[in-house]
Amino acid sequence: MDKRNVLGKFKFFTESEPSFQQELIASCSVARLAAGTCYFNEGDICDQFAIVGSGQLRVYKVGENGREITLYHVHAGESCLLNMSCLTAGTPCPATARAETDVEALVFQGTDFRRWMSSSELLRNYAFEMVATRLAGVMELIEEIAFQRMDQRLADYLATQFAEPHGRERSIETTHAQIAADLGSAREVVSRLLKDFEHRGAIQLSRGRIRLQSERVLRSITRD
Amino acid sequence: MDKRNVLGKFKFFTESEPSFQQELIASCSVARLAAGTCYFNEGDICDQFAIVGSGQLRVYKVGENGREITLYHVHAGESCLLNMSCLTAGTPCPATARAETDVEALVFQGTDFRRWMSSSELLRNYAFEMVATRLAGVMELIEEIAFQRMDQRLADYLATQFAEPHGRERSIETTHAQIAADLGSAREVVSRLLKDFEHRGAIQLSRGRIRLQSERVLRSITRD
DNA sequence: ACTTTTCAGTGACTTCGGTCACACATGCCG
DNA sequence: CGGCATGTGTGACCGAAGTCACTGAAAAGT
Repeated sequence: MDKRNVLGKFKFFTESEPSFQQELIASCSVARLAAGTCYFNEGDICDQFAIVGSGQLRVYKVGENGREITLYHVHAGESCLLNMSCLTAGTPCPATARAETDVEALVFQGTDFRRWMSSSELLRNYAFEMVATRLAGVMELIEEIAFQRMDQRLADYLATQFAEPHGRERSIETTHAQIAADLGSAREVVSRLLKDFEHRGAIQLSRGRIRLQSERVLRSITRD
Repeated sequence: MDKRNVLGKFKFFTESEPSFQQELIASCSVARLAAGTCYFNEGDICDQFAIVGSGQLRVYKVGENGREITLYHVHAGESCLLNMSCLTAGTPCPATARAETDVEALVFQGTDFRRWMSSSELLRNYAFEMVATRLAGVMELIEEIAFQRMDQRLADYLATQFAEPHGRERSIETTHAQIAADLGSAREVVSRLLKDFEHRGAIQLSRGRIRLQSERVLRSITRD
């Protein structure tokens, strides 16, 4: 993997002085995480900052009962809000991050990152933009879990998944248990609702995959 | 209200060069918000940054049904995460903020604030620390609403309130409806649970006020 | 071709919590 | 004093969604 390819996805790199670009390239190292590996645990103190080159991370909370809820995903070309926040403030991470697929990432040392945050306006802007974007997502999430019913949330979830690039095929590969963990619910609940959606003709189910049948019907569930 | 008194509560001010202190003082204006006044609405674009000198703001989300849930409060000597984030990134606010009591605040122009974020390491550190703290709170909130029962959440809520300085009297002044809005629940639910707590001897209820009877009993509810 | 995992489907049951519809109680204010 | 607004107490009810306990299917491993 070429470092430049990865960094090239970030404005704070592409628009920087060549000298700073050199420094960035020289200071980072390539890390590989196998699917399922933990990137950081709740309570950890981070001393590295990572940007994802390929694959994706899932950042989530675990309840005592063992149920999980996904806060957000970090895709290729993105970085993690909590990672950044904990690193700059030196506070423990309030959640857990784990590789969902095999992940390649570029890793910077905390001291470097903090120094650059002082020196590079571009990096700062990137950071603040990221904070704002993720934050909005997290606020949205709160509203959803506080006020929306599972069927709506599930329908929204599916709509989002189908809209994503890899979902172009109008079909997504995941298990009901996965979805339940994303939504913070139980597998059986998700299974039941999905079956219901299928009966209504919105989707078509098979083991490990959900195919979109009718976007119209799915959307009609979203705003019942 | 003396600007210096308010700014004196912030490290980014007290530890700054006198010249920067002068600039801060000169550039801010004093704003007063009557209780109930809106500071910003969901969707607004902020172009000011405020720090609270006295009173408190409540930042919350509203669901379509009209129910509300509090994300966090901004007390005297604090500032608002969303305000800062939207301002620096220029994104619309993902929630609403309203004065709970009469509020006095110092207000800075967005352009000034952004400039200082570049020039002052201290201000940046303050900002990042604030992000980290609030973020941890918000993540905590997500875990709570996703996985905890109302009785636990309510008990936690009370415990926190009683622990606060003005709660030293072991008594808090608020209505059941207020609490319901904080927790994102319905008034009747809160009333029922409170009555139950009273029967168990944890608290004592009267109109507009809740007195702490036994911290031990209250804590025992927290970890049932 | 087997066994073993991993997924999915489903009925029965329970419970939390939201909603409705009230009855009071408290206190302020004209 | 007699309202009127605001807060509280409660019973009845209902539905969403979590849990338990299974049965089968589909893959994967050997």
